[in-house]
Amino acid sequence: MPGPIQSLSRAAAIMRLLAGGERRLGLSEVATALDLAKGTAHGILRTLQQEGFVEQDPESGKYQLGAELLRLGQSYLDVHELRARALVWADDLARAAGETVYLGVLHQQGVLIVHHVFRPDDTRQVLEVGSMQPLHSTALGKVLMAYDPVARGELGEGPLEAYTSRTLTELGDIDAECALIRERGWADAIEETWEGVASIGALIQDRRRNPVGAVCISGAVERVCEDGFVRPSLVASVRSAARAISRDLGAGRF
Amino acid sequence: MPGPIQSLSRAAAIMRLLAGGERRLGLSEVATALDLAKGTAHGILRTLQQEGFVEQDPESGKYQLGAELLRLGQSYLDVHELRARALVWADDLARAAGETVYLGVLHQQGVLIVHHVFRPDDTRQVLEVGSMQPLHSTALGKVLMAYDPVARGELGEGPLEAYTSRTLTELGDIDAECALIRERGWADAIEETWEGVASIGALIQDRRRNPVGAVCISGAVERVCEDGFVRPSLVASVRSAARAISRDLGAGRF
DNA sequence: GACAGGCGGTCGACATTGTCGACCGAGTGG
DNA sequence: CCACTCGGTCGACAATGTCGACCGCCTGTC
Repeated sequence: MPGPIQSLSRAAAIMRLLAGGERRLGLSEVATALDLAKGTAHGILRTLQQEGFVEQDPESGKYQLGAELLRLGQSYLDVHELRARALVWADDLARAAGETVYLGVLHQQGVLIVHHVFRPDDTRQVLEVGSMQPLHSTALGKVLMAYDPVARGELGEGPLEAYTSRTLTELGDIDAECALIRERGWADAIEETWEGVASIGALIQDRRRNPVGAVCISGAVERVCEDGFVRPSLVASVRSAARAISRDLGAGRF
Repeated sequence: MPGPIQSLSRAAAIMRLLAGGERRLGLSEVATALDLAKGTAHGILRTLQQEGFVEQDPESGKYQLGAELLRLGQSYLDVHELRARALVWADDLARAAGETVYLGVLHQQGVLIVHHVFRPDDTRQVLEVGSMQPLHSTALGKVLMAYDPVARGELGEGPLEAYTSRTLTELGDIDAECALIRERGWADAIEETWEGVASIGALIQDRRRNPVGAVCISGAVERVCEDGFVRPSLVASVRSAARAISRDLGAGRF
C-alpha cells in the first residue's frame, strides 16, 4: 500500500493550517481552505479534538491547536540524541563566547531550533526552541546547505526572500558561499536575517560523518565582529564545540 | 458521522506509544503493542513519517517522534492566550518571591506546564514546559481539582500513587483538602511529590469565571515554609499574581 | 421583529479507502 | 547454513471515511 493514508495527511494539513494562522479558525474556514467538505473536516477535527491535538473554544466554536502537541513535542526533545549530547557543550560555548547559542537541525525548508542557551547576562530573552529559521540567511542554515545536499535542495528555485540588504538572494551566490564554507569549515551570517545581529556556525556530524545538525553563536554585530569580519577567537570556539559534539555522537561506535 | 476516525485514533495511539517508551520502537513492536496488523501499522507510520510527525532511524529502521511535533507544540504556545497574558506576571512573581514559577493547565490526568520561570539565581535549571505533573500531589493540581469538577473527575477511583510519605492517596482526603482550598482560596503541597520541595498555587479564571489554569511557586521547603506552614507573604504574592492574570484575561470583556 | 445568511454540527448513501494476512528479501545469531 | 525475525510489499475485501444535503442556532440587518 505505497500511498499515504488520506485522512492522516488531511489531519496533518489541518494542524499545519491551525499552526500557521495566528488566530483560531472556524470549521468552515478550515474546510474551504483545504477544499474539503464540511462534514469531512468536522470528522477529522472531532477526532483530533478527542485525542487532544486540537482544542475548541466553547464560546466561539473555533478551533486551535491542542495541548497534546506540546507534550509530544517535549517528548521529541527528550529522545533527541543530538540535543542530549550537545547540552553541556552548548552551555560551555555560551559561557566561553558570552553569546547566545543555538542548536539546529534541518526540517522542511528551514532550520528547526532544538536547543537554545541564553546569552549569559541578565537581559530578558525568549526561548526559541521549536521555532524555525531560514536556510539561506543564517549561519546554521548555510552550514547545513554546504554539507547536506538535501538541505541545499530545499531551497528550490524560487526567489529567496531578502530580510535585509545583506541577504543573499541569488542561488549562484549561495552556492559560492557554500563552497567557501566547505573550504574553511565554518559559516557566518552578518546582518543577513536581522539588522545588527551576526552569527557563526559549524557543522555537527554523526558517527558515520553524516551531517545531522549545526551549532552557532549569535549576537550583536558590534560584539561578534571586528573590522567587518567575525572575530577569529569566536570562530575557534564554535568549531571546537561542534567537533566536541560530533565526537560525542560518535562515541558509541569507537 | 459521530464516531472517531479510526486511522487517526490509531495514529495518535502510535505517537503516544512512541512518546512513552524512552527508546525507539520497531515496526513489529508498534504493531503488536497496539494489536494492529503489521501492514496497517506500517501504512500509518509511513504517512506520519512523510508528514514529519515521526522519524525513522535509517540504520536500525526503528521509529521515533519527529521534529514537526516540536514545531507544532511551539505554535500551540504561541497562540495560547492564558500563557501570553501571564508571561509578565509570572516573571514579576518569580522576582518577588525569589522562587521558581510554574503555570499549568489541566490536560488529561495531569497538569501540563505551559510556562516556567526559573528561580532568579544562577543555578542551572532545566525548562519543564511541556512536561506533566500529577494532579493529586501538587499545588497546581489540587487547585484545579478544587475548582474544576472535570479535573477532580480525572482522578478516577483507582489508588493514587504515593510519591512521598506525605502524598495524599485517599480520595476522601483529597476532597477534604479541596474543600479547604476552596474556602481559603489557595493550595499548598509540602513535600507531597518531591522530598524537600514545597509549592503554593492559586487559581486563574477566565472572563466567565471558568477555571482555566493555575499558577504556583515552588522551591526548597526551607525557604518556602516556616514552622511547618507555608509563609503567608508568599501566599499573598501567588494569589495576587493569579488575580492579576485572571483580570488580564477578562480585560477583553469589560 | 421577521428575515436572510452565516455558523457548527448531523445524517445516510455510496464507493473510495484503509485494513488485513500472506508473502518477500535482507540481516542476524545460533 | 539454516531458521528466525526484522521491515516492507501486495492484492482482495469490505469496512471505512467521504460527500453534499439538511438542521437548528445565532447574529446582524432591513
